[in-house]
Amino acid sequence: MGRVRVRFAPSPTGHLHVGGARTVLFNWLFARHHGGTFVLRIEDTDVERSTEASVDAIIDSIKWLGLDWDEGPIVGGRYGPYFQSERLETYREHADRLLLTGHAYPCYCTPEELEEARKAALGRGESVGYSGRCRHLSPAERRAFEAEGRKPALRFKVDEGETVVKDLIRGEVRFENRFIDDFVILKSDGYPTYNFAAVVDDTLMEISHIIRGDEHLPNTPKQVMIYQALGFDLPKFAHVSMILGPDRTKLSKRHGATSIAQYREDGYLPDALVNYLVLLGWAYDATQQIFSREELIEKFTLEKVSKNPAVFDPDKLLWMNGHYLRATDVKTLASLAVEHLARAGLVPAAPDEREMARIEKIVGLLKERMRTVKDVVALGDFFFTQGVSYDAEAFEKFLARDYVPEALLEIRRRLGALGEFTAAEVERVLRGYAAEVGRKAGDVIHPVRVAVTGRTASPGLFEVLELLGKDVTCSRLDAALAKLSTGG
RNA sequence: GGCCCCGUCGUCUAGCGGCCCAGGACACCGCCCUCUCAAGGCGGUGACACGGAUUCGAAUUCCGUCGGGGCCA
Repeated sequence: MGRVRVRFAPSPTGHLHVGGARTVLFNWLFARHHGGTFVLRIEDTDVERSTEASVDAIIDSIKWLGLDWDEGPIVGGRYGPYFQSERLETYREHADRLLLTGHAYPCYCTPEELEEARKAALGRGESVGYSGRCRHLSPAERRAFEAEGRKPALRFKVDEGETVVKDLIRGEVRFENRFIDDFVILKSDGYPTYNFAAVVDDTLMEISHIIRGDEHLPNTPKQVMIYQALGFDLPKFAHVSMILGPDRTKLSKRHGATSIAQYREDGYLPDALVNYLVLLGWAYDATQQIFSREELIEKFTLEKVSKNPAVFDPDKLLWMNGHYLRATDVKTLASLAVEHLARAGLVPAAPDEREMARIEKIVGLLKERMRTVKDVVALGDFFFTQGVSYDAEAFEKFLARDYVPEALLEIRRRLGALGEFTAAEVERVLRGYAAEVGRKAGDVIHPVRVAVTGRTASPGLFEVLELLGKDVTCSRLDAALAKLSTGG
C-alpha cells in the first residue's frame, strides 16, 4: 500500500452524531494502522446551515473521543485551507477547466423551473431527473438568457456508457450512465456542489482512501466521472454501511440520543463509546468484544468491515460502559463523578481535599453497580443529602413490621455507643443483635438499610454505614423511629 | 418513479463448500454466590427470508421472488 491519507469531512450543521463518529473512528483507525495521515476537512459550503458553533461542537466531540487529526483546523497542514468556504477560487478554476474541455456547460434553468418540471414528471409517474434542456443551447440562446440577467449554474455533461466503482467493501458496483442526469457542479451563486468540491479537495489533498457512509455510494459514479474528466487518479473507495435506529431507518434524532455530546453528558466513557462503535460494522473474530485502543489500531482492517447495516443498540452500549467503568480506577472515576454530583447540587463544583477523599470512597462502593458516571447521583444521593425520604413501598415492606421499632431502637443505642464506627464493628452489632433475638441477619439489615438510605437496594450496608458515619446513621435511625411512632 | 446497497438468534456479529442439526456478545429466563442491588460464575430459550439451480455435499456459489434501507428533487 502506498502512502495512506484519509479524511473525515463533516458538514458543520449540527453535532457529531453516532454515525459520523463511527466514520471518524474507522478513518482514524485505518490511518493509524497504516501509519498514514488523518485529515479533518470542514465542508461548509452550505452557507445557510453551516455554523461556527457546529465546527467547535464537532471538534470537541472528536477530541473527547480521544481521536486526533494530523491536518485540518487548528493544526493546519500543507494542503490547506481545510475549510471549503476558503477554497472557492480553487473550485471555480477547476470548473472552468471542465467548461473549457467541454465536460460541462452552463444551465440557465432556475430552481423554480426545475422544481416545476420535477413535479410534473412525478405526476406522470416518470423519472424525475434533469431533462438536459440547456445542454444544446445555441450561443444566441445563451446570450438571450444572459440578457435576462440569469446567472447560470454549471452542469457536468454525462457521457453514455457505464461507470464502475471499485469498492473495497462492496466489490465492483456498476452504474449505467443513462440513469445519471447531467448534474450541477457549480451552483449559480458560485458555490460548488458536494460531489464536485469533494473530488477537487480529495485530489488536491492527495487522499488515498475514501472511507465514508454508504449513503454516498450513489454519488460515487458522478465523482468518478469528475475525476476522469479532470484527468485525476482515482482514490480507493470504501463505503461502510449505515447505522440504523430500532425501526431500521437511518439513525436520527427522533430515535433518541444520537449526539456524542449527549452521551458525554449522560455519563458515558469515551473508551466505551469507541469500543461499542467499532463493533458496529466491524468484528475481529468470533468472540472478542473488548479492545484497547492499541489493539484496535493493530487489528483494524477494512477486510473485516461488514456489508450489512447495523442497528444501534443502546443496551449493549450501556453494558459496555459499565464494563469500562469498572475497569476505571476510583480516583479517575471520582473526578468524573464530581461533575455530575455538582450538577445535581449534591457537592460543590470544586470539592476540597477532604470531600474528594470521601467522594472517592463512595464511588468505590458504587462502582460495581454504576453503568454510567451519572448513575452516581441516582445510586448515591443519600450520601450527600441532609435527611432521607422513604420510598413508600420500601417503608411498607421493611419498616412496617411489628418487631422493627424495638430492633431499630436497640440497634441505634448500640451503634451510638460504638467507639470505633467501622464496617466490621457495625456488622458485629447488627449480626450480634439478630442472633440474640433469634432472627436472621437479613431481618435487621433490611430495615436498617431502608431507615438509613430510604431504599431497598444499596451497596453493602456495613460499608455504607461506616461511610455515613455514626452521627448521620444515628440521626436517620432516630428519624425513622419517629416516623414509625407517629404511625408511618 | 428510477438507480444502488443489504438480508445468519430480538440486536451486534463469527462463518468465506464438508470442522455447523450454526459459535460468541448484549438483552431475556433459571441456578449459584449473597444483607439487598449489582458485579461475577454456570446453564437455558433463540437465527441461516423464501423458491429454484450448481454440487456427492450449501448459511457459504448462481438466478429469481420477497423484504428492508439509501440516493436522486
